[in-house]
Amino acid sequence: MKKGLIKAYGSVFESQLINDIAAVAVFMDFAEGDCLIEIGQYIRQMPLLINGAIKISREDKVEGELLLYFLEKGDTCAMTLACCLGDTQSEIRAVAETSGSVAMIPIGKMEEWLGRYKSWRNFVFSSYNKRMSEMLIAIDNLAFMKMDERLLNYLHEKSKVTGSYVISNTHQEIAYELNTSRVVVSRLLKALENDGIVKLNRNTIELLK
Amino acid sequence: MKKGLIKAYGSVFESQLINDIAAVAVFMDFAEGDCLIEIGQYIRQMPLLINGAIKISREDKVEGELLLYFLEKGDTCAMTLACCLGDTQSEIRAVAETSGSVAMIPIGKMEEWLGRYKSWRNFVFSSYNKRMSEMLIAIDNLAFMKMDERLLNYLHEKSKVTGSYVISNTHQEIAYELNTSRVVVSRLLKALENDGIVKLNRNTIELLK
DNA sequence: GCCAGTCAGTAACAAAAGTTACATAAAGCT
DNA sequence: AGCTTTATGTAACTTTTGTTACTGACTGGC
Repeated sequence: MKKGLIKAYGSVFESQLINDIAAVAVFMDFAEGDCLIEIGQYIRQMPLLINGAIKISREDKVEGELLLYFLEKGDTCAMTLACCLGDTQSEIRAVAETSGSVAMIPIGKMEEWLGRYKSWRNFVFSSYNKRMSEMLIAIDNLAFMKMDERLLNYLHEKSKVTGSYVISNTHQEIAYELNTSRVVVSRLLKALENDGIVKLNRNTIELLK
Repeated sequence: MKKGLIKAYGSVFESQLINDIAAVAVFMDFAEGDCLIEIGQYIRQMPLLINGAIKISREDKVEGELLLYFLEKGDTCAMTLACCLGDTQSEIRAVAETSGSVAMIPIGKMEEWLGRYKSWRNFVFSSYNKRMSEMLIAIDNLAFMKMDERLLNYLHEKSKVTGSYVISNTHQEIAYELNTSRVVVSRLLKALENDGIVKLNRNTIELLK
């Protein structure tokens, strides 16, 4: 347990803080596809991601969905911070993209450490900043890019997060995450294949360059 | 000077902190249209908005622009916080929507207060949270709404910020902020007028309901 | 092997948004 | 008044995206 903590956070936190974390944290494993946070849920603990990847997405009132960004090792969810500190409901959904594990910190401790450890403060703020930047990127994608570019970005992101050039998703799943329709995704993917950028198979898409 | 500070922030900060702020803050007036922060600029001071409204927008590499949200009395710019604390360049542009004034806080002080005042910590975090929510709203607008809805939202936002049902903008200006073209804005506005929702005049748009 | 369910390809069409081009109207200037 | 600039209206057309409908191909269970 503590080993993973050190591996993921040893370079950001002083050892005293690592000890404090290890003392109070509840470690939790999750499997691919697990829904970790649902929209509207109250959050009373702050998760530190030890390993694995988590997908953060937003939902429309009606039925649309949109991928915002991925969390990886060493990340925490700033949205969760927001909920913890503000005691409000979650505005996003978190689903495990791969299996992995988190350390859950009681909210009282996280506030206490804000006063005590500068490294903790820095971590919390840099998390916010990182998330803010990712949201800006999401906004740029939506505002300034067409669907074909968004799709290609999506494939690259996915490839980075899973560590593989082979993306194991159906066109329908991709369509959900980009908030478009399956037919559009198929169409654009076919165009990418014709351009020699991807190779399509049933259930998988291989990034060629 | 201090009066405005108390009026805008008296209910959030204890009087000791207000005094500290008054002691070190540099007060600054700005006029409508002033560009307060440009993209890429480094920021060494944290602005507390005393009164007026500030428009925060994002720019594409090529030539697009997009309104993100407005700041009003009692707000600070979380993006600025991010820049100060992370010592990075601004990712957004801030332009005065109305005339107004700000108190500029040296970055050293703002960090010092983070350790000392809980009310300051709460303020900083709730600013982040507020901004995060506004970004989510911006994302929802882009991802889930069509241009006619976005336009109507824009008009309502603008009306709220300026405190008037008459919006003094040309169609071209609106097109910039929504990252679309003037013709599209004119077309949609005309449709809104036909539906009895607005009244169009040269340089102004009147919201009827 | 047969069947049901899932996945992808494609055509044909509709809607939304973007583009080009031009006309007219208002405002400002001399 | 006459001229120029700016703002808006509108038509015609293109591109992008979304929708519906149908096809065949693959997969897993029996």
